[in-house]
Amino acid sequence: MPELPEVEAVRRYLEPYVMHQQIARVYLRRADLRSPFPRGFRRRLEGQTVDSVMRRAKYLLVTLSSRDTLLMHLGMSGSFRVDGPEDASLDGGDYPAGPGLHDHVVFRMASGAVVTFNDPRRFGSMDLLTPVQLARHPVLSRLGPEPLSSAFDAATLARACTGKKVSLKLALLDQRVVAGLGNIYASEALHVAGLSPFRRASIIATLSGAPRDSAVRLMRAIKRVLAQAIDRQIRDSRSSRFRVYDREGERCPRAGCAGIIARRSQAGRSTFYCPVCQK
DNA sequence: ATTGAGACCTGTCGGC
DNA sequence: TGCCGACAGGTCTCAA
Repeated sequence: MPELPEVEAVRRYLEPYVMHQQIARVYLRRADLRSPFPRGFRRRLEGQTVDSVMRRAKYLLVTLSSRDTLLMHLGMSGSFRVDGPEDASLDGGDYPAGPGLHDHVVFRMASGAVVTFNDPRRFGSMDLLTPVQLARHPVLSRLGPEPLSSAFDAATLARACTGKKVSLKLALLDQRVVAGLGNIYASEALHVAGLSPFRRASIIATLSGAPRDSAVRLMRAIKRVLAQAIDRQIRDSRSSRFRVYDREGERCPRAGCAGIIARRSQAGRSTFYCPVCQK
């Protein structure tokens, strides 16, 4: 489930359990996720205290007293759960009696809380970066603006789309354009903005330096869709339903629109949209 | 440089 | 019920 709102919800869930807490032990139940764990992963984590739990795009960043940063990505199917001290029967031995299927990494905090990373598809990743590695990270350093920050405005979005020949949908999936949207919220934002996913991204581009109406609408739609999704994640963790995503054949939710939600594939991924009100 | 296609891995769901 | 293929919310790499 992890696009920006879901990752943000995970961040807020984990924070109270790990912030200012010491990592007592780390259990690796395999040698890799999408890529191998870095050398000395466990040794460099055990004994450290967590200074902060941050999110950038779909990445979680846990900074440590050693100045290293634990960089984590949930991939498609990654999730965390925390079991309280009362559930933890980990004394001494290996983790634990009867770990769940796909429980790949377990952090036992000095408080007794047990933080477990589960990821059936193993598209997730964990890396441990020195400050220099963090500053020069090939992916992080190229990410576009955080969509909910003031740094993300219509002019920025328009500039990022200038000269782009890909469709709007694909542009929104490009993490260098804006960081944190995935397949669901790209469709959702385009519907709110009333823009067709198939138009060239360059229709958003600046017009003699000034952002166009469509850029303003899309920027606002992105912020609104993500903010509402985070809200929903926090309030009820029931998997939320969407305006267009996974609603092929249903009525368009826009007031006064009689369209039927359609689905088409773009770059091998499903796009959901209303052919009537998205121009 | 940009773009599209394929790969990574497992689980689930619909059709037969 | 059981098998089989298609598909799933994300990146990364490679070739055109």
